[in-house]
Amino acid sequence: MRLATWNVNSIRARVTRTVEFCVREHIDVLAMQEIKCKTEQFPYAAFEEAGYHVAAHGLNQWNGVAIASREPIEDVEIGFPGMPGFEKGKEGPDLPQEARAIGATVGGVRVWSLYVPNGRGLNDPHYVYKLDWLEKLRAYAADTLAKDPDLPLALTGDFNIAPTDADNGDPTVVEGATTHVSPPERAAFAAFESAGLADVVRPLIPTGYTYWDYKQLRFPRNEGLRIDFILGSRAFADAVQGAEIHRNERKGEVPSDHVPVVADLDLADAGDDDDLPMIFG
DNA sequence: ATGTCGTGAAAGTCACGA
Repeated sequence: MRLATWNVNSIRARVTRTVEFCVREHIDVLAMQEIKCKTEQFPYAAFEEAGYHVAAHGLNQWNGVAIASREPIEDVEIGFPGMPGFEKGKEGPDLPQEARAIGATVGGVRVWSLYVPNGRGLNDPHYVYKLDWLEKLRAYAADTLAKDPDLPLALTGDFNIAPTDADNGDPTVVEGATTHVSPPERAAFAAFESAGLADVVRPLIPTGYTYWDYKQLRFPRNEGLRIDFILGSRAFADAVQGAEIHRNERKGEVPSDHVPVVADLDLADAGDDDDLPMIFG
């Protein structure tokens, strides 16, 4: 299975480019973020003509997530159990949820397409929301794996965190001043490892960014961030055979500001490869 | 110039989010 995650920054603006990528790269499963449309506005036909099923979730022009798959999509879940909501000026447990998470089972793998809240600023209510959202996601993943330790589970998407200093090449992103690099955000990201989920791409692609701001020549200057990830459970990570970050997708006509991140899996061969770095020691 | 995008609502430009 070839699994990819891509923040497409509007699927309607980039549907041709997105489908062409999937076909050219033989992608079996694509997790999309920021589709920026309602569920019913998703351009299903273009994916179906290329042989993909689609499960999408969008409430308005903001956020929105989807999963496209060559194999049938089963057990679609909108939002994860315990996912916090957000409403300006309000606090509490029952705020309306945003369209930031969709889960589905494809070929025996439980895949989540996740768009973690941006945070906006260190003193913004969205920052607290982001940290809470991440903690609830970690708790959900830990609970899921406690019940089913051998589940091939993948948390994929735009985490809006650059986990290490090497993942931050943007001079305007500064610890102590902006989101994405603060110690609490990095701790929230690291906590997924304790929950049994590892970044399956980094051992194979140790450096490189996945996002470059549209402004101020960030891409030509290569001043990007690595914020898009595929985190896998042990059963998932053991099946990983290769990984790619498709930097070239930031080039050309109307690119997204993010590029696809790909993991190649051999699920039949899980736990039987000696040639790759051990993700779980 | 916070210098670029995408969206919706109102409108032939603006507010918002990233």
